[in-house]
Amino acid sequence: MESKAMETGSSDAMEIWATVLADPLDGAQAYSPDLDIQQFLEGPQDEHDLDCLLGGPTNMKEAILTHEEVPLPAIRQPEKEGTWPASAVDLLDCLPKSDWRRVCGFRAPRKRRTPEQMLLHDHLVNATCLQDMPSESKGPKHGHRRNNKHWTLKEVTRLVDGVEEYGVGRWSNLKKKQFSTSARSARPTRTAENIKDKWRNLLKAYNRDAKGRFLMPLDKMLIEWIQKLAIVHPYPKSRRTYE
DNA sequence: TTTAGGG
DNA sequence: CCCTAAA
Repeated sequence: MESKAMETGSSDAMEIWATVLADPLDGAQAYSPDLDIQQFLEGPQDEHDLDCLLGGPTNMKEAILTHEEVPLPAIRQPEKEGTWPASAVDLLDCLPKSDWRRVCGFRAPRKRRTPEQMLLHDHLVNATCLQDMPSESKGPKHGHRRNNKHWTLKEVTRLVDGVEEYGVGRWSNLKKKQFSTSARSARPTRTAENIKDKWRNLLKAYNRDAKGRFLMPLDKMLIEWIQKLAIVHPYPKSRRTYE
């Protein structure tokens, strides 16, 4: 006989929660394909819910409490009730504390996002601090990456703005001016090198015909801005382009 | 220490 | 994003 109902235990919940932690949006949508955005943005904000988070790193609760908007990612129940926990917080309850760090350390592969997904993702990671728990873990985990957060629209805009002012080559200054205390988030760490690399990638991605139809969905204006600056500030500086 | 480039 | 020769 296929015992079904009894199976809905912590094992599945843990797996889903791991996915949600790795990527709130994709994880939640994988969990509930017909996810309603508004519904998703609303979440339990009780003291009790926050206490559930105490099982994890202490800085997490603090980060959540101090942040202006504190919408924990809630997950709408699919169809049947009682099958899955109703929210991410409930899922957290199913997660053994001992596995907290291990699960948090999990990273899903980076996926391309639609404009809406990107905005939502930015909102979530900035508001819930669920993006990246281990602040320093230098271990050879996480694909050897220290700072693996996606660039946000705002960051890209600041970068472009900075290039306009400083040109290329003075990344350190640009960083200090545009990325000093950029966001109050814990660690949007963006080094001068990161910034340099980002500009290189932006040029590669949006210069020419920008045939990359699935690239990061920047504003049309921003893209044109990049393309315009690319002429004056090409990445390999040696490429002098006289008209 | 910061950059430029390549990986 | 990481690594490293150069500056």
